[in-house]
Amino acid sequence: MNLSFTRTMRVSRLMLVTLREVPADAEISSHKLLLRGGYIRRVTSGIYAYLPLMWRVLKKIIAIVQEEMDSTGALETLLPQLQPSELWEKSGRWQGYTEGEGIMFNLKDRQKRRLGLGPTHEEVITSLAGEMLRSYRQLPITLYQTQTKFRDEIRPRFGLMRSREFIMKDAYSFHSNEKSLKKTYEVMDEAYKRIFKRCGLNVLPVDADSGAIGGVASQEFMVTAEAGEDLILTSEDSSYAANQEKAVSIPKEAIPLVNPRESIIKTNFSGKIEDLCLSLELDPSQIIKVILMLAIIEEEKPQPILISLRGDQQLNEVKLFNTITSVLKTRIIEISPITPENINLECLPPLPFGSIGPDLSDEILAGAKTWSTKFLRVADYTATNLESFVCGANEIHRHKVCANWESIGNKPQAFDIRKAQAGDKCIHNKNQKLLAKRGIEVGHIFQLGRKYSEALGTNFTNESGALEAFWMGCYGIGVSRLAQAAVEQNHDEAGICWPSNIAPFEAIVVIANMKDSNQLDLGEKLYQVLKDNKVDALLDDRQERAGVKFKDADLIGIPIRIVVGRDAKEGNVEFWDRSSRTSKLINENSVVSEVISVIGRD
RNA sequence: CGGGAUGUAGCGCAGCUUGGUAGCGCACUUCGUUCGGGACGAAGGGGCCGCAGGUUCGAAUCCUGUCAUCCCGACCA
Repeated sequence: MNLSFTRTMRVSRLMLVTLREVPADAEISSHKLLLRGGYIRRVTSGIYAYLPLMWRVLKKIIAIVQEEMDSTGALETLLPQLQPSELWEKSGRWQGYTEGEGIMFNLKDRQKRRLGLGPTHEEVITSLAGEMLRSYRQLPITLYQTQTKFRDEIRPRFGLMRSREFIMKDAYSFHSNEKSLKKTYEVMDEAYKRIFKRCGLNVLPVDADSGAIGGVASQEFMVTAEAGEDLILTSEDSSYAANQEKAVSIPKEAIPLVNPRESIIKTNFSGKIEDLCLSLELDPSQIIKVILMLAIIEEEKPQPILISLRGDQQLNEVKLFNTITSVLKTRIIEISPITPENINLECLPPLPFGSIGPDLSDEILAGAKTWSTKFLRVADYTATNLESFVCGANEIHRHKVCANWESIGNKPQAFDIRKAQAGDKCIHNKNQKLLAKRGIEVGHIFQLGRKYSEALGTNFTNESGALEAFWMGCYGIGVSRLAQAAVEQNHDEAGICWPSNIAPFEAIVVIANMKDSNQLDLGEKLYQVLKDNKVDALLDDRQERAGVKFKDADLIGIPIRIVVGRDAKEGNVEFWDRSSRTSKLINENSVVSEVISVIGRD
């Protein structure tokens, strides 16, 4: 990748094609602006061409990332995009990544060998490290690359935000012990904060689930923006921040149930908790709701799961997935709701959906064709902590009032599988409440531990001469996503307002009237002076009316605009700051110093 | 994959209900006027109406199939 820059460019030669109208398939501001500004073009679903302006932005981001990675002592490499299935079979991820909702593009070569188009590089790097790194003396090592990644997203959208082909910086560290891993993790955390700061982004680090990658600790870096796909919960004092997938909180107190007698009552239940509450004058926290899910497990029968939740709580499917994985100690491909349709396909009797209780008998699974015939029963703590509750009676339109766990059989095993909600009290401080924000994930750092090194059988010789699996960390930054997130966070009605460190050009000289020789000469002169002073400058030398040039400059978001216009004769020009939309008249002699003082140099 | 929608010029859209030789705005080309916030006038160029079948004397329009794209959910840098 050639990271050298042409410092200057004439707009007449830039292939600048801006759109006045918004393409119909763009939804969020950043996507619209990148299309309108001539930064990107869609080639097919989730796949974009980075046009010259965009490529300059990406190269600037990549350069910042490289500088900061290099400063931590990480080594840059470039790994293959085509990867053999064997490596992924060894790590146990081939099936999960290619079948079901798997996201790895995969193909067969002419020898009928299976290959995958890399969505990530843990397998390749770990096996390489196993070959290269034989002794603890060589450790720790961090390797990184900036690469195009491929993920066959279930639903590509929002331009570069969720695309099927994207640029990512990924780094992997190898250690002889956990302490060294934790140290590098901290170093990366700091480097990431510097990277995002230099890119001019407001980024919030949050606790995260480590998801498909696996591992112990992980942290995501979120660009806060309304258009973000993730829900983030933070405490009011900002001392706690987590992705909702991971967030923990103190649930609201349940309202005790007063009716003393246990009985079964007839309910005309629509299936909604609110309706049940209305008709029985209950609070949702007095109800136990039951959700049936099915876990598809690698090389085993699908496992039905019966989940009990307090009526006012929501199931956190990520926590559920992790819980079920640890309970069953197997690899789960996916967990999805049990529906009347798949009950039917299993040749099972219809279930009383809406009136299912935690004590639904395993007998109903007896005739299952392919499923396991016993429920795995789990509950959230909020459910098992209830003394007395209302729940389904396992018969249509029948509910049990004032049931308790003893009367309906034993308590299921309890876990934290509920969603923390905005408004909940924080664990670290009961006086703090959780606030909800939306965020775009631009970076993610993980302490992987020994998951991949053990799976792939890669090890080194430790101080005592014994073989040991590496401790590993991995660290990603979505470079192309970051560029778009920067736009999402820095724009106005008129267009993009690039942070100057990642703007395609730092300044644009606009000649208001190309037919005025004073303006033309001064414009050319200032352009040359900026170039000589190592400013990335554009010269708008098009035979267009001034208004068109101003609109375009605002749209493409160049941080500083120098307008050479009617005051050119006197050697005065307009200095316009894009983000504040303010201008002042300055003399040609102070242009360079003004520009440099605004863009800064780091 | 489930639910909803749309495919007509580079972009944004109308036309389809009620079949009759394809239209508007922007963009593009030429000329003239204009010239500091997406100018005006005149003249042009550009389309197998997503694709394939069918109905019909005749299909952008009706029918069937198919492909693609977008929106809502699961996925993630």
